[in-house]
Amino acid sequence: MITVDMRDRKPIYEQLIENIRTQAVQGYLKPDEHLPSVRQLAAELAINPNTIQKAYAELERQGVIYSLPGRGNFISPDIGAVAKQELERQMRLLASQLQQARNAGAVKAEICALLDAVFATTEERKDG
Amino acid sequence: MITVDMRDRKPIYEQLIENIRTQAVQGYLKPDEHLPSVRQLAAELAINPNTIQKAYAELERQGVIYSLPGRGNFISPDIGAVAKQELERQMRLLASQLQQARNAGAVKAEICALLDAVFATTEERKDG
DNA sequence: CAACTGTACTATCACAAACAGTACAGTTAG
DNA sequence: CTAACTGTACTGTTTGTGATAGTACAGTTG
Repeated sequence: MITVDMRDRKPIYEQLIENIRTQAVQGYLKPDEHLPSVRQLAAELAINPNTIQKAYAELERQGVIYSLPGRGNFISPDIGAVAKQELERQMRLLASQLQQARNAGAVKAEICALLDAVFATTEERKDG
Repeated sequence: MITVDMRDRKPIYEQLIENIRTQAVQGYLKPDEHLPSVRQLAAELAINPNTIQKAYAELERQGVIYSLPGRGNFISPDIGAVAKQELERQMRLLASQLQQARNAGAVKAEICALLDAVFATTEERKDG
């Protein structure tokens, strides 16, 4: 399910990009799966078609999806490269956040406990 | 040293808030230390005094600094509460980032290695 | 042919960040 | 006291970006 949060400070088109890329990388959206059309998704989410188009264009540039003019947008059949790149990006963000936490006075033991807790969870996709 | 990065997407006044709060919490800025005046810091950073004022006002609201009209702005003598709050905030951000990394396919072992690396470093304040 | 699709425009609106300028009261060194 | 600082509070204006609105055109499909 593709969703957006209007209360979020992050721009809608960026939310869409991250949302769809994440679902594609994790396999929730299958290769060659047909995405909602620009106009249809705009209607569902009650936002402007131009905003959807902007997100789709960027996703195509990133190799997450491909478009067939007149037919629609589809999940890229080989998102392996995207997945690898996304993992590297997340690890860089994590390294930065670990440093920030340490600077704020976090101790290694507490972080280890947090790490265990996160990886003990069966459920996934719990942002916050 | 108080700095801002004009290329950063984050607003200048938010950069100032985080920069000064971090330095205060970590002790780089001592309690009751005299901060640069609104006009002086604006001149040094080549930005508008109103932007400095906005950051100082928010820092006072957060309890990081206090102001004496006609005298200047000073680091709060008791930033313990601020430090505690900041640590909790960083741990929440870290939890979120750990979940994101896991969702992207990160494995526990790699994160442990990263954690060791960060806490093995003697140097601090390496954002990025 | 009709109803879809992606794509490409232009124009406008809304909002926040930042800038510009002015004003006034408190503080301090001379 | 005066001059030069200080914080603080305004009122505007500018600027950039996100989002909207509307139109247009070519390709696809039933």
